[in-house]
Amino acid sequence: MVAAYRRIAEAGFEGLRTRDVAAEAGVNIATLHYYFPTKEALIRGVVGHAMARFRTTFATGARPGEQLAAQLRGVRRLAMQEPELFVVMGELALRSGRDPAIAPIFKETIDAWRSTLRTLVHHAQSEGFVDRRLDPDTVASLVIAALNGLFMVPVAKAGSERIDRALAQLESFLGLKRSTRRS
Amino acid sequence: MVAAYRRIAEAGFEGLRTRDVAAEAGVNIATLHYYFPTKEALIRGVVGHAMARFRTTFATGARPGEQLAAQLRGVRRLAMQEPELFVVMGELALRSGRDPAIAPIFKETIDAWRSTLRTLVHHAQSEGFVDRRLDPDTVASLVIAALNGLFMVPVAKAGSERIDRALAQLESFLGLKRSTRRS
DNA sequence: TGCGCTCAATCAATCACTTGATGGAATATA
DNA sequence: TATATTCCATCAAGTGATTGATTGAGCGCA
Repeated sequence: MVAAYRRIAEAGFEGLRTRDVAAEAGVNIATLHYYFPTKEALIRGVVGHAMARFRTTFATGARPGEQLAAQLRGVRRLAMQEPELFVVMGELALRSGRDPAIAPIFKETIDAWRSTLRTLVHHAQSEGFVDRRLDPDTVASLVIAALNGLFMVPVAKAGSERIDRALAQLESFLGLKRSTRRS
Repeated sequence: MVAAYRRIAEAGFEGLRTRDVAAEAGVNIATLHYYFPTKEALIRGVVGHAMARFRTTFATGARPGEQLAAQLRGVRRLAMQEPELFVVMGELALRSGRDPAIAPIFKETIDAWRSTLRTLVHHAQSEGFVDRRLDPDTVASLVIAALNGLFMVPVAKAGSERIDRALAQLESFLGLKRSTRRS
C-alpha cells in the first residue's frame, strides 16, 4: 500500500500506526486488516513497493561509455524527485539489520545494484573511461556506499550543492570527469 | 544512560521501551523516571552519549602526513569494536530528518567531523600526499558519505572484506595508497 | 530528622486487532 | 425474467494488551 509507504517516509517505523495508514488511504481500519491481516504483512507490502521503485534506477539507457555517469545522475535525480523513497530505503536498511524477514530482500536488491554497477564499471573500463587497473566490484561497492551515505542518511541534506560537488568529485575519481575544481 | 543506548542498538527507536531500559539497567521504572523525567529526556541522554562517543574518532594522533589515512582506519576499527555505535548513529541520522530536537545536534557533530577531515585533507595536500587541485571540503564530504554508507547502513555488512577493499580503494583515490589491486 | 533514592502498584491513553453486521455485485435457481 | 443465494468489500464499535508516566510508601545514610 502506497499510504503506508508515505507514512513511513513521514514518521518512520516508530511512528507507523495502522490507524494513520488507514486514514491516509481513506478506508476503515478493519478494511486495512482485510487486505493486510497483520502489521507485518503491511510492512512486507511496503518493502516490495520500495524495492520495485528503487530497482527502476538500475535501468540504463545511455550510450555504453556514459552509462556509469548516467547512473550517478539518475540516482541524484531520483533523490531530488522522490526524497521519500530514500528515507524509506534508509529506514528499511536500518531495520534489515535486526529484522530477518526483510534482511534478505534488502540484501538481494543491493546485490542486484552492485551487480549492475560492476557491469557498468567494466564497460567503462573497456572503452577507456575508467582506469583498467581498478577492481569493478570494489569500485561498485564504494560507489554504493557513497550514494547511500549521500542520499539515505539525511544528514548531508545540509546543502544540495555540497551533494553535487561530492558527486562530481566521485566522478572525477572514477575518471569520468576531467574538471576538479578547488575552493 | 548506556542501557538505553544499548536498547536502541538492539531494537531501534521503534522498539525502545522505558521498561526494557530500566530492566537492562537493573533499576525500577520509577528510578529511571527519576533521572530521566520523560522518554524524550532519555533520548537526549542517548544522543549526547552517542555523539560524545563518536567524536572520539576525530582525535588524531598520527604524524601529520598519515593523519588522514589514520582517520579512515580509526573509523573502521571503531566500527568493528563498537558496531552498536554506528547502528545508533544511523538511527539518529534517520530520526534527525524529522525530529527538530536532535537535528541540530546531529548536524553539529557531522559539521565538526567534516571540519576535521577538511583540515586533514589540507595538511595531506601541503605535504604532497593528496592532489593539491582537490577541494578539501568536497573531498571531506565525499569521505563522510562513503563512511556513512559503509558503516551506518548495515547493508554493506555482507562481508567485511568488501568494506576493507572499498576503504582501500577510497584511500587509493585520495592518493594515500599506491596499490590498486584487481579481481 | 531530612534527603537522595528505590520500590510496588496503578493510571489513562494508545496500540494492533476482532467482532458482527451491511450493501451490492455476481451467480444460481425457477 | 424474477427471485434466492453466495461472496466480496466495507464499516462502526469494540477487545485485551501494552505503553509512558504517576503516586505514595518505604529504605539507608548524613
